[in-house]
Amino acid sequence: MESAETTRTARRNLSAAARRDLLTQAALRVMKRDGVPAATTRAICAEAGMPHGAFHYCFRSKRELYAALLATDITVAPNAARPVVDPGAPPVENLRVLLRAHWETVAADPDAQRVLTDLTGLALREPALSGLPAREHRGHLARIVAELERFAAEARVEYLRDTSEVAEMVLTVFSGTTTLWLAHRDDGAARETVDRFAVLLAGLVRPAL
Amino acid sequence: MESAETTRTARRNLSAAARRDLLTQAALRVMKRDGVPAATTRAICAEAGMPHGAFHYCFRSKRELYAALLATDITVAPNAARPVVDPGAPPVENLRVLLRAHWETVAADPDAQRVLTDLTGLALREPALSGLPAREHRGHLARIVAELERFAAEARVEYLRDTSEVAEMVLTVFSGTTTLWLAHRDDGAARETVDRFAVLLAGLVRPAL
DNA sequence: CCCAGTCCTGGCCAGATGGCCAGGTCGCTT
DNA sequence: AAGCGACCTGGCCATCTGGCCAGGACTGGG
Repeated sequence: MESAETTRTARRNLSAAARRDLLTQAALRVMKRDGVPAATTRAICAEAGMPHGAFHYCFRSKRELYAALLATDITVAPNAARPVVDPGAPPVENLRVLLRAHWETVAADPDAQRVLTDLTGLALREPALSGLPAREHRGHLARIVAELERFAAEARVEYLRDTSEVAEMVLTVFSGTTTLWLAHRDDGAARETVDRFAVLLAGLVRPAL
Repeated sequence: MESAETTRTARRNLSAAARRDLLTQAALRVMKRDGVPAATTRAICAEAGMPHGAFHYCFRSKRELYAALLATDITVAPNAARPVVDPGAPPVENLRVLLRAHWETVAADPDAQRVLTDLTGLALREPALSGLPAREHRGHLARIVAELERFAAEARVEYLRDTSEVAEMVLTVFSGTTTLWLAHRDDGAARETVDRFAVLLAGLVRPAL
């Protein structure tokens, strides 16, 4: 049991900040496993191996926990999965590989997507947190833009539209595919959809001069 | 006050089924206005102008209310907004008009989308309801397929791919756009995204022989 | 050794929630 | 009128929630 080990290791002599961190991570684990509504202060503390009292020693309120959670990147971005680009291959194929790779990292942790969605909805009702989802959105967009530009350089292509426009479209495709996937849970269909959009989006690419 | 009027009108002599219906509608109203978590049995009954006891007279449990809610179409489909198709105009433009019209009906009631999203997530955790989101998805798909076929006939075009494939892509675009819109709340950006995809999807269309 | 400051905890609280039920009311048949 | 079955209700309950706090435990500096 990792939690038990963690408990024993970190039981005492922890700074309040460190505990805050532990609790934040524990909250995310509970939310992924049992859903956002199940992440009560008690459940979170139990997951972190702390007594209930510890929660309000580290956080003024539960809202503060939500804020801390949305401030961290919930969706881990394993950029390690950099797809290999072959300048000789047609752009369509390269784009397909790129989108597929990105999709795999998204689909690898669908529960994180669910949590992010729920948390976003929750934050939108809380005036103090209502700005965070937009921030998260811009972050994703920036990451995709960077990836698209790297791709363009390596595959020796350029985009017919502004890169940010293409990125917005890519994000839209991923968001939509994720939503639908959560409903039907059909991995194959999701992959096919991504592939089809790759073909379509290839229309926005041409060999660099 | 409409609720008071409703109350007075429908106060007594109602069949259990009618009350079920009233409560279901009231629940949807509360969820749209205050969020799904705020839709407690008490809040729902208050919205419907009924005493709390009425709830468990009509529903065995709250889960049954969720089921009833997901069984009905949450997203009202005002098919009245049939866009005018001009066979003379280029398919791209016709497709753009079609998607825009559809998008407007979606974006007209964003709270319904939020509720649907949250409810879907909730249902996925409940084994008894886990099938409903997929059902909902198939329903949407079917509606889009029908619309696409009508469009093809009126605009005298045909699709290069299976209509269901095109529909899945359209649904993906709408889902994604909705999700992103919920985060950034930028009407213009959403519309532009839809327009851009219309151009892209026009690549899957050719004049009918 | 002591002391001050931080860390830490179990227990308590008020409020809300889903669910249940004894008993009242109403309209319809006989 | 009498009864009967469906309709309806207010109040009660166990449980759980976020939040609070008095006081114990530990550590490092003097």
